[in-house]
Amino acid sequence: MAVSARRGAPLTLEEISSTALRLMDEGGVEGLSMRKLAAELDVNPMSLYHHVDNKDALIRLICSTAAQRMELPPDDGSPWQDQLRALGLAYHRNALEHPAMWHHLHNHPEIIADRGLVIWQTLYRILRLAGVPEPELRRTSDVLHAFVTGFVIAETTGHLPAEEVERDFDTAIRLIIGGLSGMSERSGSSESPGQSGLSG
Amino acid sequence: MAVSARRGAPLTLEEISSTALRLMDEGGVEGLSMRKLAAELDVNPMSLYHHVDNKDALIRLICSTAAQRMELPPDDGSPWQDQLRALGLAYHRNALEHPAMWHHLHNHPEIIADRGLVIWQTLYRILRLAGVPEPELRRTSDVLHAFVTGFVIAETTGHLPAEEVERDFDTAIRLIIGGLSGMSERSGSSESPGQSGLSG
DNA sequence: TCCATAGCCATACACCGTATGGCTGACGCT
DNA sequence: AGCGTCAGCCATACGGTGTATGGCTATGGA
Repeated sequence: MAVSARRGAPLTLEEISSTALRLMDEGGVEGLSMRKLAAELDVNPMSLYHHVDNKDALIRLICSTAAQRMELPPDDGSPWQDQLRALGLAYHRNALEHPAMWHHLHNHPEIIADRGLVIWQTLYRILRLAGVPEPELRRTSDVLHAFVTGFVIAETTGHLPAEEVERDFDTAIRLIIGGLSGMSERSGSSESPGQSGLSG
Repeated sequence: MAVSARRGAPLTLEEISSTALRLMDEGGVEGLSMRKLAAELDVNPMSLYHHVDNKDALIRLICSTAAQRMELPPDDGSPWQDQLRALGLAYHRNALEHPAMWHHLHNHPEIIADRGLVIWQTLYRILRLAGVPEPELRRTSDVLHAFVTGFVIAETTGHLPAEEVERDFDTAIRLIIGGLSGMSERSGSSESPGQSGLSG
């Protein structure tokens, strides 16, 4: 009904959000404006508002769909350390594709707060394997997620020297793995003086 | 020379940057605009540009001075675990005071890239205590910093449930401490199957 | 005395998100 | 066939943004 004069077919949410994501990938958050997006779609800026509440909702849409479509490593029965590393790498790969989106996701974690999402379920599964007790799952996964996104953003903003990123990532993963091991293996070990045990 | 008609004294960088920081604290990054800042200082917007190159430079100024003035725990000879915790708490406290600034700092780490800054020197000192070998200092500190800022932003953006933040922080610190212990104590220990050792 | 200049400001431009309201044409119903 | 409803689109306008340009004025040094 009343299709654009300049276009054949009506707009679709899919079309809008994928073009928006592309703009974000190309020019960061500032690269995405309703006007530029409309121009890219050969449409009047205000037409977008028939499909999306506002710019914020649009970005939320982009992020959540991208998060849901993210490719995650399956449960292949390998040790939790390997699986955690694989998950980290998946994060990493995705972040390199859509740095600006991750950026936003990190600043607005409520977008992926739903614990039913695959990313959380995957992380939970691995943490269970690592021996993290059930009541600590939420807390530990939050902390890990904060760590990883923090690292990944530091990388994509160009802080970490490019040629060392791989080893930096390795250091990060080893640190996490070591930390998790210490947390679950705690029990009469001669761990470290001053701090010991898990529950505060 | 030619002082503002509406003001007695000429503007100072100090005055500009502190008011700007306040605006940021109160209203986030969007709360700070050259026009609002000028209004707050009872001055024409364009007057600011006689003291600051542009908005970006202004924010950079805010961040770097705030980072340099940050109160850090002194070397009191206590075990590195305690000192690391104290440093984390200092970060934490500062971030709660200036969340938007930290936010920006996290996205633009180059602002505090200078390894001569107190924060880095302090972190280096603690990491040396923890047994991190010299050539790994840069890498490890970067990763840790990314972790901590990542965590702190997750908290200040309201992701982590407020009443549990303290325990979440504890989990984070313990994880890091555990990870560092594992990395430096590595040598013939029965650490974990699959992954072991430090260098990749 | 004269002038360079520091400090300030008025105006203007291009951009932004979006409120408002109106047009058009496809559809369901009588 | 006539009608109303409504999805889809668009033109206009408002208030906000950062900042380029150029001009004013009072002060310090020569």
